[in-house]
Amino acid sequence: MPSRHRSTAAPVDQVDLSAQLRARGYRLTPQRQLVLEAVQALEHGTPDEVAARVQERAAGVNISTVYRTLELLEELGLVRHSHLGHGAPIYHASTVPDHVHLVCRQCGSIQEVEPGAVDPLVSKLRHDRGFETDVGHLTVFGRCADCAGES
Amino acid sequence: MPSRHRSTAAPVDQVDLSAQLRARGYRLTPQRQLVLEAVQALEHGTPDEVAARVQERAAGVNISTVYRTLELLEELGLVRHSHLGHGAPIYHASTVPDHVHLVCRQCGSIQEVEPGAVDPLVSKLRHDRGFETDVGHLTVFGRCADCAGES
DNA sequence: GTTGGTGCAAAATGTTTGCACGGGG
DNA sequence: CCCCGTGCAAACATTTTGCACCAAC
Repeated sequence: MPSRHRSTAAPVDQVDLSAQLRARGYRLTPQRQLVLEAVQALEHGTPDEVAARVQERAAGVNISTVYRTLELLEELGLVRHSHLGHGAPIYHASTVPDHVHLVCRQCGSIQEVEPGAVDPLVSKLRHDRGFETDVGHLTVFGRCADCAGES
Repeated sequence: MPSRHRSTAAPVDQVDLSAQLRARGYRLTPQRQLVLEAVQALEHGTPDEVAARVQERAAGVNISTVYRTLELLEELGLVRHSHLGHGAPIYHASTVPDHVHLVCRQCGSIQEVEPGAVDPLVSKLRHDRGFETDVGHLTVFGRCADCAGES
């Protein structure tokens, strides 16, 4: 898997997306490329935010297409989503495997933490309860250093 | 104390509710008693489920009253809510202080875990990031022992 | 040419709000 | 008697769905 750069441009390149789609009988469309690219560029985005970003480039893309595409990309394993606060689903590219989200209640900032931080918890839950934790969806609420320091 | 029916958790009795309300200039109403009682009895319930339970006893109670009352009770510190999957907010009585929720992706079951299980994580986040974790809202997704064993 | 994908509009959910009436204090 | 709390309906926000047309292959 040719993974290299991970900022602004296209980490999972179009070739890869095309192949992933074809393998399952789906078609490659500009909309799908744009949505994937938007998710990757945003790092964390709600469907609305993804749609907004996509529409910067292609005005006609409908929000329902974004929803359908996000669902498809998730099925393909190219994006994942978690739930941060209220009901807002947050999508992020799965180029970076699993990570835990830290969400600040006060300023709304989102940080990522390496999964290793929760290994003790995961082990304990497995041992005590036989519970297999899905680390990728774990979201921790609280207050970030900046906000905790202020008040 | 007038605890009746099958609620396992010790209810915040009506006298207490009345006092809590009065102290802030709010009034005691049957609806508020019923909503609090429903939250306690359900252990974990969405607004819909709370409303359904309330309406078993008092048919006329409107869903919007349930929303307003849940908000009020949360303000009083008598109930808390977290977000489990999608956008469904789950309310629970705060008679049991803080606890972590384990949600099974497969069967939807909800378990509670004592906060001590996450102490190492909380310490680590505080130390590494200066992040103050809100343990009460922490929700861990994964598969419970039953479901993990089956597949 | 097929068939799947998209845009559009409407429907389905879930939650909030404005308003007038009735009950709690 | 005052005015908070409620029921009701409508407004809202978000996500899903039905359908006809268009584009990918």
